[in-house]
Amino acid sequence: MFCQVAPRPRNAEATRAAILTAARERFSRESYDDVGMRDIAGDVGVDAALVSRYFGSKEDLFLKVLEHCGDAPDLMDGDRATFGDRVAREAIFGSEHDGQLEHLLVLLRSIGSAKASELVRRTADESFFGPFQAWIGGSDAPVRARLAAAFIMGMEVSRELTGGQTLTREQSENMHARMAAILQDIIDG
Amino acid sequence: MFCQVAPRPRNAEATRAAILTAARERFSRESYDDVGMRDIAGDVGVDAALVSRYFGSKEDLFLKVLEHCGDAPDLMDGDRATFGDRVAREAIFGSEHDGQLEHLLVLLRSIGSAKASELVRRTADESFFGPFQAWIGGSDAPVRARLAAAFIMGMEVSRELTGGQTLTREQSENMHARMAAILQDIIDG
DNA sequence: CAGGCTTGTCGACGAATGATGACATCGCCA
DNA sequence: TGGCGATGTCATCATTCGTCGACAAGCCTG
Repeated sequence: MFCQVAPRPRNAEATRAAILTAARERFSRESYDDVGMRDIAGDVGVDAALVSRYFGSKEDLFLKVLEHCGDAPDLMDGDRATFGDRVAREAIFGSEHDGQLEHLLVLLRSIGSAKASELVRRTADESFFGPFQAWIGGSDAPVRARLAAAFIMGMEVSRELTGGQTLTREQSENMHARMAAILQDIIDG
Repeated sequence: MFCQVAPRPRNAEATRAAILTAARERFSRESYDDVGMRDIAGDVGVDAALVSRYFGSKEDLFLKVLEHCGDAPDLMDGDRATFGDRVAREAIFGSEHDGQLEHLLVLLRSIGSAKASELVRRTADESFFGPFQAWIGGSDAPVRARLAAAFIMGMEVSRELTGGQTLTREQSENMHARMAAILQDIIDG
């Protein structure tokens, strides 16, 4: 009768990892300001004080999440010729979990927050714009990287803004085709 | 010696308007959460309590700002054939004040805030996506409207993220030309 | 010039947040 | 098995925020 959840085994390393995972998930769905230490702690089933103690501060934790984002499967993995198709597919149809664009979502969610924007900007430069630009290559790489990045991020924002009303299957396919073509054009120069 | 600022004349209507203007300016530069009633009041030179009394609540004030945004000069004003050029120019080179995209900035700044996102979404639908889609027209209007909107918004975000490092004049011109062409293509179908 | 409505300020409250140090509890090792 | 370090909890603090009611000052009308 007195059923209660099994207590988390006392394992600092595992708990730390669980907190980091929960934080990444939270930060990819809510902005820096809207995510509370108590929220993250609650997801893990742990006291908020522990989060502070393990990661120093909320800002440090956020930074760890941003660094961890660099490990995610990247846009640049895969055949260059199908870049437009792949990215457009994920941007429009989404992906269940850990998609290529999830770390972009973390950046986009918190770009508006004054307390996080500096970290977001730096991370975006170092682990997104920089590598992306290098990957694109060519003389106009900075320009083309910005255009492609803008389009991708814009689609994420657009999906957020028009989240309620969905397109028909046919319209989505149409949009996917158009976006893929535009992206591929930008990439190819 | 005891120079002090001239006190604001007691005029409710003017004060109300001044508050609304200050709020619009704040909300176009900082997110909903980062803008405090005391900030807005300070800009006008007035007590924070007055802002609450005049507009009911912070949320109501934000809503008023959003409604006011509908009056701004619109993307759709002007020759359709130069749409890409016009919009790309403002998205890349910006505009000093009250540009066509300023009201879009208000939406983008606060899209991440949980307390504001619902209002932002509704406003975006009603006074941006809807009219824009109607203006574009044609069978694929919803799809093309989303693509164009995404591109435009993405460029704003991109400018935010890479704000530090600027492009050379030549690169900016290059980007403008490319973006204008892509946008115009989307619009024309 | 005096009353009264309007306009604005002041102080404070309640809620929420991140952070901290004291305390409790578990698990391992001698 | 007893103790000790590691792990986690609890109560609490300082701060910030939006909001509210009471009060002060100003302007217009009689």
